[in-house]
Amino acid sequence: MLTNYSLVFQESNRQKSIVAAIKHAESLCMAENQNFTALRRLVFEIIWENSVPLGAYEVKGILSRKTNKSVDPPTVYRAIEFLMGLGLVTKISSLNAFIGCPFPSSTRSNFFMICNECKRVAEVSSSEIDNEIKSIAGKLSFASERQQIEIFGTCISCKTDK
Amino acid sequence: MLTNYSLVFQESNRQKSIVAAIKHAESLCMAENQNFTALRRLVFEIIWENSVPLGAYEVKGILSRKTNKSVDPPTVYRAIEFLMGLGLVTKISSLNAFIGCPFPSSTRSNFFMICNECKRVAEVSSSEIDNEIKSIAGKLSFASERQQIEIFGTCISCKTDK
DNA sequence: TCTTATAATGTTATATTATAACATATTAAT
DNA sequence: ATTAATATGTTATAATATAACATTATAAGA
Ligand SMILES: [Zn+2]
Ligand SMILES: [Zn+2]
Ligand SMILES: [Zn+2]
Ligand SMILES: [Zn+2]
Repeated sequence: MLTNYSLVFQESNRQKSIVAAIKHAESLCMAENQNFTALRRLVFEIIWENSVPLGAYEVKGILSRKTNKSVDPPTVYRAIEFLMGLGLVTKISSLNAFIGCPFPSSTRSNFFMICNECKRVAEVSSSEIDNEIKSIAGKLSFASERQQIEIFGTCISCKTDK
Repeated sequence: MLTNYSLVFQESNRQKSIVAAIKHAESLCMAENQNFTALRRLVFEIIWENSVPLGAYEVKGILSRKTNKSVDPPTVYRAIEFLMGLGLVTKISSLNAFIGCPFPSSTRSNFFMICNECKRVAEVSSSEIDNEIKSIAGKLSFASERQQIEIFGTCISCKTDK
């Protein structure tokens, strides 16, 4: 089980992981012959700096403030699309919002635990669930390609806060 | 494993199941002291008649044609919200579209297999996956409440069609 | 180095999805 | 009948996302 749960829900200092994430993004782009431009890097950082998924227009606002100029939607959506293509960012469909992927090179399922209270999202990668899905798909002759699993509930810190 | 897979991906005559679904919706509303009004019934039928999830504005269009009068968005969204509240209809978040739930009284997970080719959606309810999710959530002290699992791929009929 | 091709970004306009707020009508309860 | 509750009608607008085309930056070939 691969998880960034403690990072998201318990640790305070995320800075280290962000630096590592940027390094990883850079080398991934290098390897894929893709350009990690200033704009893409900025959007990556904005999304990564938040443990809460951001909507595209929130990213737009932050980007605008950071660069001191107005930003139009396509600018943001294109950068996000690029980052999603590399698996560096994932969309949480039920929130229309985007979150950094902590282990983009994993081929396993995206599996998000979303706290209804604090809105933070942790990603878990479970081979057991993966295998179970494959098994069911196999029985039904469904060729699965991609899956998105969103679990809503209450995280440990919000539970104990009450 | 509860599934409407063969219904969705293989059978041709869905009429029988729709009639049963309406019966079920009626008695559920009765039990919950909710009003299964003409409008709600129409929206329910429209969504149920399709094995493909419909967007709210598609429902709006069909509803408008069926009733020969113009329909405004809130009308549709309110009916859908009502049906979702009873578990009769589910939103496929990644498609912004709605589909009838074949076993609304099941307390288990929604688990959708979405064919990228024909867009049809089958629902599977697996206690194995449910338990695995509960187990992981337990380990992480995450109190899960609701989950949405969307598997994208190719269904058997689209696979053999090629 | 100049030219050309490719990739990335800027810009304007618009499409799509969803909700807020308030008015009216229908139904149920007193 | 009157009141309260529920449901629907209506208008306006918010929020999310993309299409289409112009411009700029970067890389590759001559
Ligand atoms: Zn991921
Ligand atoms: Zn929380
Ligand atoms: Zn269901
Ligand atoms: Zn298919």
